[in-house]
Amino acid sequence: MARPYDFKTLEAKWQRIWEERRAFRVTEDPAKPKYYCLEMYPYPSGKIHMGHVRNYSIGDVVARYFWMRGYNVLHPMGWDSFGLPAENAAIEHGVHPATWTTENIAYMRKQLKQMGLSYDWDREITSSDPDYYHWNQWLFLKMYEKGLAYKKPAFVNWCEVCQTVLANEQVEGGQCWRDESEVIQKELDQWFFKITAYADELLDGLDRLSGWPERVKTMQRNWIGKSVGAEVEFPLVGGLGPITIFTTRQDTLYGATFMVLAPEHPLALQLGQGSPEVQAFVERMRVEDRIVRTAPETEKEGVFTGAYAINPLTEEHIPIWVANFVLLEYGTGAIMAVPAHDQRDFEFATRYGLPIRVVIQPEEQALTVEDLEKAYEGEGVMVNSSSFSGLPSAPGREAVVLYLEEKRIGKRAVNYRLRDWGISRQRYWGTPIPIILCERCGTVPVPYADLPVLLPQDVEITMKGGSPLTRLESFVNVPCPTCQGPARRETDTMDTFVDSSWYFLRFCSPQARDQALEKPKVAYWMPVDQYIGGIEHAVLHLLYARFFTKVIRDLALISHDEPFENLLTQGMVCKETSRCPQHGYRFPYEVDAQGHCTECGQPVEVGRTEKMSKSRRNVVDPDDLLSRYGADTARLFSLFAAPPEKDLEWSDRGVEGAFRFLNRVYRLVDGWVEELRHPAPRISFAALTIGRPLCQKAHLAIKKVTEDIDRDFHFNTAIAALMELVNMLGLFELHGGPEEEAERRAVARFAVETLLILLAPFAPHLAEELWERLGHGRNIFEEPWPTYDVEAIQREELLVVVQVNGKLRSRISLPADAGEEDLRLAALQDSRVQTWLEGRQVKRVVVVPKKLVNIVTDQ
RNA sequence: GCCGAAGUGGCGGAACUGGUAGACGCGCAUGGUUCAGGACCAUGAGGGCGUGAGCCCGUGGGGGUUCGAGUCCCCCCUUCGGCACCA
Repeated sequence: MARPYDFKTLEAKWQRIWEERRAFRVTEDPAKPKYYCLEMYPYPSGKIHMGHVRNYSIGDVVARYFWMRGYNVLHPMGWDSFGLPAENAAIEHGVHPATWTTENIAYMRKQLKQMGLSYDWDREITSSDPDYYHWNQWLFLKMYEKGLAYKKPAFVNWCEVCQTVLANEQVEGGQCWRDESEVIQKELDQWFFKITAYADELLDGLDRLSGWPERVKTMQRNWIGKSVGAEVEFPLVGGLGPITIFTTRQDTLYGATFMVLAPEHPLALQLGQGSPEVQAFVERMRVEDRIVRTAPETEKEGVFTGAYAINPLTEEHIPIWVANFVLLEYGTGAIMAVPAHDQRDFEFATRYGLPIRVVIQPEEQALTVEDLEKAYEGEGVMVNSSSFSGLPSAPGREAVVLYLEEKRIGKRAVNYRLRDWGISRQRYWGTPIPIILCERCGTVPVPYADLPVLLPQDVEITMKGGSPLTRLESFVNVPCPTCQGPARRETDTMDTFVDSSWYFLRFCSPQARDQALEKPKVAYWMPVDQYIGGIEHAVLHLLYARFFTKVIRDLALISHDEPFENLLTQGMVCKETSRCPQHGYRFPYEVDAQGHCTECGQPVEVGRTEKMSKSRRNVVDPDDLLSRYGADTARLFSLFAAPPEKDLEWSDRGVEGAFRFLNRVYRLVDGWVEELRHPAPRISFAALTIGRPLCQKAHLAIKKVTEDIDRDFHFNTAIAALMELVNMLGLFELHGGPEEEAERRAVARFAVETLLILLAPFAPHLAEELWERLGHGRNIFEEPWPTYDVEAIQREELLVVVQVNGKLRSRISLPADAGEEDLRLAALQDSRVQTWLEGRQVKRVVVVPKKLVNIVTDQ
């Protein structure tokens, strides 16, 4: 009686064996090539979701594949365990964040182990553990010493819901990236990391990241937003000044007919001193929400200060205005306005009746001020520009900047959209910033010997604003390390993106007690060969991690410039949604068999396919999946349904299909175990008769699976090749005439063993089990990855396509060694082709060796 | 508005450098097995026309290059993602 595919027992068995044997533990081995495979570590929110299942399935195939290819594979996992949800849980359920986090980690670790992932669990790290965040603080102090961490009052993005500050990167369209509530602006003393000091390197480094998706690099380039131009000084009429402006279009300088200052610009109030209008405007802008003010929909408005500046090239007196659309943070907070060639300036000039002057002529048409309906922002030839007239824009810019530098009234300048990274968070569950504020000594870093500054456990977490740390006297009050006088601790904690900016380095020496990194180990493993995670981190995490890598390199702890050699951004996991007109999104169990809402009986509309989320009620719980079908099915389906970088559409039937496939493999191999247990003598391919097609198929599968993994991890087509092999195995008769018996067994055994080895990275439990039942003593992933026999995949008969005038008309079979002339003749003689050639003249015959013949005729 | 990606059967998706469009899976149909259902096994299938051999059409739409285009070039449409007063 055949044993059923009992995935539960079988998967538990192999997970136990891997754990007992510490099968995936690795150490540095100079004799082997290394491979560092890393998936983005998760936030321990409670349970894993399908995005994790997909992410980690992809990573596990990569790790196991390279393992079998003979690499020394580092494949670690950890927990991004600081962060707001832990505090929210504390507020809602009265659980301490530490307890909540620890419990979640325990549950999720169990889930990951149930998936059979090949992690070296000895390297597990937890970012909320003092052993980890100690080194956040250490790195902070190192950066403080180098001036890369500093404090300044700043307008910050403030989320009322989270009661904290958000980095620019965490604000999406004026809303909090986490809860989508409106973000307001607030001025606070904040800690910053000087990421702008590395702006150029972060930008240039992208060019060398050939293993990164182009769109991620584009997003980072846009985010850094480098603009090359000039700073120009405009003297003030009456001797004050000058006002310095930044422009990328110094070729339009002769068209600058007024200037505009940001309302926060110190000169704004100064110049408008006598004008209540200016005072009122500046005051109004100060209180107006900055996100509203800088929204593109907001109309441009401003006031004249009453003061004039001198255009340094035309020497004209031009009025100075203050307006809402100029930002203090970008450039110098002041602009020269060229209404003819800048749309914003054009709109402003039109509204307030300011002069417009054309100084760039495009090639196609002639611009005149009279019929200018919008600014011409393109390139052209400089006109009305004194001796520069006649120069095209690009050399014109160069000529103007040279002139400005010569006259010492301007210079080349570069500006970035990128701002320094604000890392202060007014929250509890994060790394304490290791700073002490002393009235006498000012800002004093905590001495290295006193690290880590432990996050106190005995806090009261309530809904009230601000961090509970500020109310904890035992934490706040501390003697100043310099003068021993009374001082207070910094109560801000660090943005959790700090944790994830270097965790991949810590994985190389996770247990280092007295240092952040063990240099030789990091040197052996880094950089990460393959990093895998969601596209949502294209800018945030991936930019910060690159920044940290460069900082740590400059601390001489590592020697490489970029952390992630190859990046795979996996697509989202999506599923169709169901909506009731009255009750909104419905879970599948809230819809009856007839497609009606269980609540009100109205027909439910099957909505579009969207990213899985609880709010859309289209989620699938990995626990259900694992208990119904097992890990191998869950993995196989998420790998088979789509290539990894594309969105995956969840399909319950597709899961069934994956499960059926594994059942089929199981039945097939298990049914043959007795006959195949004892290895038959290997028969050379050339000597094969009845087993030839199957043997060839196995070799083709090796080729296809290997190439598909090597070429961008296209696991879906690799799995398809395995299915083809299984289909052929299913038709193969193990028993035939007595003289063939040996060959049949030998070929069947070869095909089955090949199948199991190729299947091992995808469905490791099943592969291990069947491998063992075939009589093998060691783990299947200790087997070398097979190579195919070039001889075996050669076909002896070729199917050649024959076209007449590009249309398929016949197929002919020819021996593989047929030459071009043979193909030509055979095609022309083919009876079906002949009927098409009747009454026509053959003009040309195109022959593609081994593939195709195209006969071109005169009509 | 700017930048990027993608549009292929009833569905998810194949087709590497131009050379048999639709591999593989799902769903569907027919048959086998079964008391029956499920499961399993086999076979079939892009659409249209034809009794048939076969013919015509077919990769979002329109043009082009080529002996030959899903693939290359130009224009357009749709969807998704990113950025968006950045001087």
